[in-house]
Amino acid sequence: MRNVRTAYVMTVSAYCCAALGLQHGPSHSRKKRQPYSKTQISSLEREYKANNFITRQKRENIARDLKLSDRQVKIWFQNRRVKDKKIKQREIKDNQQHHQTTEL
Amino acid sequence: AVMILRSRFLDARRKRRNFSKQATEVLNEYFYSHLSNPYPSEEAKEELARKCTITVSQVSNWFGNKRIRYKKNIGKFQEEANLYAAKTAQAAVS
DNA sequence: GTCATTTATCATGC
DNA sequence: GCATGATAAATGAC
Repeated sequence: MRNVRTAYVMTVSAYCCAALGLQHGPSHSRKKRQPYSKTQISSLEREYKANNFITRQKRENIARDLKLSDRQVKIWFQNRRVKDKKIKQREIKDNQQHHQTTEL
Repeated sequence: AVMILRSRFLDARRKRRNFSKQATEVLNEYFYSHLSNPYPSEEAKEELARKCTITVSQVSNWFGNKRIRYKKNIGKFQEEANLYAAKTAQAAVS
């Protein structure tokens, strides 16, 4: 029942891209993706390693140091946690695969 | 020495392999027969993954890429679209 | 907060 | 050289 959400999304975003069945198009000037620099990534990773969740205070400091917005830092941590989850579930799958091919 | 020290998420992007022709066939069949709503449910993704011998994440990636690239240049995919439309039409008759 | 997405970018295949 | 699959920012529903 995880698709109730998608079904609702489709009815809401029927304003644009309605002819195609495509979800929330460029509603109103989406911010262009800005790849972060090595320096920025390093700092973010270092802080993430310390703790996966960031406090508002630390977030403001990091944003100021890295010339990023508060929101960008917040989103980075959210995406980073998702990435962590994907890495873990892929490791699990790789292990299952390995045991299937090596044993018996 | 440049040493591309990119910690690249376990390097899945580097050992990328194209999907088999049959897998692409299955994915395209679904995409073009659901063009009005090309968003497979979680269950549908799992079945597609099983048929194609790929992961659910790979199915999601494929549909994400397909949707955006189709939308960006519908003309380029017109021929492909007609091909699969005819294919599903024939399947419906038989 | 999670999570399914969109979009641009990256790395590779051929 | 583009096609293709995977990842990195960014959005929005919930």
